Amino acid sequence: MSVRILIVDDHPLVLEGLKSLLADVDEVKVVGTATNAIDAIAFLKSNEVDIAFLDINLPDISGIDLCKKVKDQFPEVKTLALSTFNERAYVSRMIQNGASGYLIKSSGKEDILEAITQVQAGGYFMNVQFDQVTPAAAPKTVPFLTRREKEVLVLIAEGLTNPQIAEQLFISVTTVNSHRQNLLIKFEVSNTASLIKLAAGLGLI
Amino acid sequence: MSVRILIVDDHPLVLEGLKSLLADVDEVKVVGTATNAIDAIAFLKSNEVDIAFLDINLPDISGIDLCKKVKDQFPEVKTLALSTFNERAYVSRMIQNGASGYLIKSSGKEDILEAITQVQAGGYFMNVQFDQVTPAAAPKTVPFLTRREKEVLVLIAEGLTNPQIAEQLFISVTTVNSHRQNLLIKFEVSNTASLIKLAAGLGLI
DNA sequence: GGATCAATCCTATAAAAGCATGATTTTTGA
DNA sequence: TCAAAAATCATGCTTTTATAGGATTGATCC
Repeated sequence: MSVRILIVDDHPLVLEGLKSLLADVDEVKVVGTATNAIDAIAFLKSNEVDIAFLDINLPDISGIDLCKKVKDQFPEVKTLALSTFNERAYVSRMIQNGASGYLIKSSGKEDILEAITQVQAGGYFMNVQFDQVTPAAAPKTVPFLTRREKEVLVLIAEGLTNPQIAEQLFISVTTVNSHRQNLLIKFEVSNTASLIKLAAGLGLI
Repeated sequence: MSVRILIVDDHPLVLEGLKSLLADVDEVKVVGTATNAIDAIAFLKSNEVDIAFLDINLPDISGIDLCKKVKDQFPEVKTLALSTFNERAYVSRMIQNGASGYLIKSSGKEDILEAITQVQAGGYFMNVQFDQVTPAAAPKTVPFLTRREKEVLVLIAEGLTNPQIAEQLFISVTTVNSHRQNLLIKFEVSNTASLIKLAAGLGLI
């Protein structure tokens, strides 16, 4: 029996690319695709899937959160993270959330098949080389940010001041300030400059 | 006659995806693919191509530089930049280097065909929505910075305050502040957050 | 030698951000 | 359903930035 694959990625190119690459492989069958988390979950409810390829960046929720949801609701489904980047922080968070592996999108056909084989056999696969010389400044992991904190972070990066952010989000300035202080604490920095530099380096803004 | 396409991208998935998406379109023919700039140039030397899709991120040289080379050596070839991101800075640099358009990889089939049609007709295509509410920010090019301004910029990004920078550089706080204000003016921003975000985006820090 | 520009310094004010501390309500997950 | 976490708001104070308006010294380039 062939391995049943679900691909979740909002890039049509990637969907098509994977399908195309896997089309002529007998042992593998792409049984479904989804471009967002909602559709992915819905598909899993009514279909049997062995391995789900999850893009890290999805329109509704992050692949990291989706991974957690999938493992919670469908523990028998194995998950494989897909990303354009070599992001050490993402890798560890996906693994923490139960992923069986991590595949960068620049992987070749061999890598992809190898990953499927490994994961299907219950093992792990990871072809990430951490080539970028990660400077000492970067924290080990991306701090966990709440929804509101992410929103505030983005607005700070856009150059809005606390009063402007407060107006935008319909909350008080002191609340904005609270979120801001929490961001500083979570990133372990002491001012906006370092915060934005780190966040930018992690691709958060 | 169909439009002859060359795709240059180091992601096999994207190559396959584009080929697959364009396979059943009569007006378009993917005549070649390359995963690096050298191969791309070599291919152009011995083949006729109407439009070259260029990935922004290539292993050897950047798509931006490749775009320039292609336009220099093969002015009749139209180029279309491909990127995962909505990066305003990249867009303008590609256009400056002669690109006829810019396509984000999350584009659907319709967008891609529309781009090909537009570009082949001699027009421009750009499906980048600068969805982030980027107010007046983002200068077209990297502003010219003096030696001292660069030093100060780096120290700001490291999280030092004006007094700390002054101490580090053996100058007065007011001087540091002057440089800082000049940085804000040159980057056309109004606070540190935007400054660092832009500088990070341009690879300055 | 005059113009330009970088780099240096100054005063002064207003605005924003950082820091501490604490509290209430809502949401969420086990 | 109960506890934890998130989101909300507040007060008071200090430090840092932002803005405006200069001024002086060198170096560099025609």
